[in-house]
Amino acid sequence: MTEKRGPYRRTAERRREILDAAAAVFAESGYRAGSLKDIAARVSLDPSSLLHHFGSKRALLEAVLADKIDRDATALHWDDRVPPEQYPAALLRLAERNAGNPGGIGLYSVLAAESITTEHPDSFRDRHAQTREAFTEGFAAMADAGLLREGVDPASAAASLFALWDGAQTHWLIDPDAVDVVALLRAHLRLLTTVSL
Amino acid sequence: MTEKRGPYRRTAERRREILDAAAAVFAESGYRAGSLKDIAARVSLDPSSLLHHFGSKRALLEAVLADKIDRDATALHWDDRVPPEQYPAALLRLAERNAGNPGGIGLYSVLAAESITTEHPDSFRDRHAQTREAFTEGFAAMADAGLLREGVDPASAAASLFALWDGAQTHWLIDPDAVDVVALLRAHLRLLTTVSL
DNA sequence: GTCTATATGGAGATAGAC
DNA sequence: GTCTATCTCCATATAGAC
Repeated sequence: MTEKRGPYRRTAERRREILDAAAAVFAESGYRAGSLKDIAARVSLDPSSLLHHFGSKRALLEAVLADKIDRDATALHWDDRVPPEQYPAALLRLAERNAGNPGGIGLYSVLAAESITTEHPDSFRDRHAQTREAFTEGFAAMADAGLLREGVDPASAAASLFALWDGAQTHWLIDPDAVDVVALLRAHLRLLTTVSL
Repeated sequence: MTEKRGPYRRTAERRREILDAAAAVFAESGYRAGSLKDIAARVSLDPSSLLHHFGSKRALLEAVLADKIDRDATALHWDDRVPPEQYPAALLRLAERNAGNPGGIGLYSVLAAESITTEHPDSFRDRHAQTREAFTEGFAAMADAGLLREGVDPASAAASLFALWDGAQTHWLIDPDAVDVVALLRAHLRLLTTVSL
């Protein structure tokens, strides 16, 4: 579908640039406060040119979300090749990578909170459902291997890990010195599972 | 300081009314999108009258936060009269009360996320520090009574409970059917402590 | 595809009458 | 204390030239 060359190539690149800029601005300023002007400035365009590509600010947001959900899904999805006993460690590595990347973290904390209030894009529920499901698969594999603690079931382990992760990220953004996201996740995974971390 | 009667009595009441309305609107719509017009409409006033009382929208937000932090502090603060073994149950009761009161929940999820991006009011760091401290005191009392699980320390238990709570509330707001805040907290408290719940 | 110019709307804030 | 009227600013979006 997407041409590698030809007349649409530059356009596709432009859209990519705009998506990235928009994600960054929305992450920093939220949806409402993040203006087309800000986004346009980052890609050295006029706001009206953004609208030429995406039609409306709302549509741009949806495109950003769809794009991010896509990427996150592949990043989080349970990989059968990872042995269950290494799943917790893999999660922690992912958390460590995120920790060095505040911009990426911010997008969801900010937009999620805003989406609660505004018109809820289904995208959000979808993303959350996908993430929970990905975690559930991982914990289910651990359960099969007998690596979960007594009384811990995969679905609720997944929900609590996800909630703790998001909550800790948000708290970290508010007060970086007071919260250690990776440490909290490690402690939580120690309680949920019997693997040593 | 505050008069029970006299010329300032009605004014104090008005300020209360406005604070409550502002808290509700900010919780629903966020700070930026929550307009003075919306708030004014709830108390049947003109936006300019709000500004007469609080000077600016920003000042109104600060007043709302100060008020809420005040109330929350008293609600969450560790009460010496509660025996440590009943602390987890007391937390769950508080969570249950909050669960029936989405408006109250929303204020912080929304504003916290927004504050990350915007100018950070110190109020937020303060509120978080206070809350973490309150939880830490509760868990410390439990630790003294030997009710925490092996390897769980009060400070990190407090941080993880707080993060999980906020995260779960946010997730619940996004998809109420998919998340049970109280159940997640109960499961978490079971892992942190040795009391039965 | 990108720009300039413009339409339109809503926000927060101020001045001043009552 | 509350209102009306007004100011100023900045947003999204559109029209049309290049």
